[in-house]
Amino acid sequence: MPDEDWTPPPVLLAVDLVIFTLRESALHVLLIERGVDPFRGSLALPGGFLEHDREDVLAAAHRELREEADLDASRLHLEQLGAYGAPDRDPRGRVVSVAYLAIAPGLPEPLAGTDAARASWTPVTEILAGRAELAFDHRDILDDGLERARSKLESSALATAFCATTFTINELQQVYEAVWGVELDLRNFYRKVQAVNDFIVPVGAERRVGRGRPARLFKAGDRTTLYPPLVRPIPATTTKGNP
Amino acid sequence: MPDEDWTPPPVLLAVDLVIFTLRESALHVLLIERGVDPFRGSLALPGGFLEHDREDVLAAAHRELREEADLDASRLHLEQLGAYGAPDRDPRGRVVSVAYLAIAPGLPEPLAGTDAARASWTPVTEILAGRAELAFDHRDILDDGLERARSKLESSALATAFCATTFTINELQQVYEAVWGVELDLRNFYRKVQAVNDFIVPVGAERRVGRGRPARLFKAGDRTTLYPPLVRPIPATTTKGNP
DNA sequence: TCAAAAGTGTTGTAACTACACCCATGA
DNA sequence: TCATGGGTGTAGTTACAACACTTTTGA
Repeated sequence: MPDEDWTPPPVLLAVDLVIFTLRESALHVLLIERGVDPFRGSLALPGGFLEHDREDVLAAAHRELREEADLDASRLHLEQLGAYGAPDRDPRGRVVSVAYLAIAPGLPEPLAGTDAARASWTPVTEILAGRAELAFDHRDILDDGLERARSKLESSALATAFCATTFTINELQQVYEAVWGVELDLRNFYRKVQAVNDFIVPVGAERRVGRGRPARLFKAGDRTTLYPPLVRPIPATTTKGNP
Repeated sequence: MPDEDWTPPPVLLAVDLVIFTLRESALHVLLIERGVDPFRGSLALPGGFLEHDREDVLAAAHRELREEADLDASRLHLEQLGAYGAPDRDPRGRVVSVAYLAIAPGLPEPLAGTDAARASWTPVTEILAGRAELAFDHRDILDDGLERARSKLESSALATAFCATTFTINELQQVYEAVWGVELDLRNFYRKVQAVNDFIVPVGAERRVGRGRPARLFKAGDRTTLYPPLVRPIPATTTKGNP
């Protein structure tokens, strides 16, 4: 045990962001190409160090979100994933990172001309398939973020954070299918989401795209927790109680 | 944005532990009485600073578990809750804490004579009722730990971590009742837990206590995730979809 | 032989899966 | 008028809450 006038060793604190969005019905994560060592040229999650001694960690996440992704706090979900503190995770020295999960509605363009033009949306399947290597322990952080998103779709209204202010039920279903990586029966999905009071509320208008019957538009309701939950079929890491 | 030769501000990193156990069918948390300022004399979660520059954060949690609670890593559940990084959470300066949730089987005695004799098991209901104040933001951390434990009982085999190597179904039920703060129908509980393959496996022996039919003894099985989950009745923060 | 604790059976219901079917629109 | 996407109806099944009932023990 440390003695009386011992002082604890300081560490550097970073914030990393797993920012998910839906583009062309597929789950994408925002990655940057690193311009400096270590891992220069590699892909990494956006993030950075705490800026000054009194900066709140959550505030730092919001700041990075603005600087690196040009994303505003409004209409955006942000929650902490956890701290990553292995001693050798950063070759520059002792850096502990607090990771955040952010969910954004599909943006019109991949943010050119901003401070962070080197950022780009990457399909998550690319990384899962091992076709892209990530710097540091960012692959672990991404995996944790994906699992968190998957599990929160079951029991919370998180899915609406992927959508614009108004959306169709089909668009909402595409969120579930992209994040869970499964196909859902659209007819059962329609009733299930509408059966949960205040999950989505009809906005009165309709949207017509090409042929086919126009779809009703909805907006997110007040409900944040879904009960009963929408359980994903055949969860990846679990099997049925009695096989 | 910081310029080229700017260096990030260092912070002090602490580890705090929410250690739950069951004593006399009630959920208890390990608290210490602080011997030094700030908050001298107040109750606080056990924890401490990172000991040296290269210490792994998880390893620090294990070390504190040993030093402050005399608990070994074997037969003990330990998982990270998250980082707590508000700038004013510690009056001594910038301290970011990584909190861990630990679950221990009921210990014989509250650990006298050890390095951490000032530690004592406190009923969680005492703190929830506001009859005990906690130092720093430890009340928030405790709340988060309790919610995590509650939710993990639903979908994982965490409950067995509260029990000794062998246990009766009734003892397991008491875990659920104490953590969730509800009463369960023992007859339905019996079948539900036994229906999940490899959640608990019979060990052959029985236990007899006073009068009444002896109970079969079980041990924890290999299964870690429960599917379908054991959902808690009337979750505190949620209501039914259609009221 | 009775109280107490352990454990089983049964019934009604909620919520789901699977799939047949109907509706509204543009080409 | 037909292909296309939006939406409803219904039957069989699973999981579960509620509660009556049987079993095994100590006093």
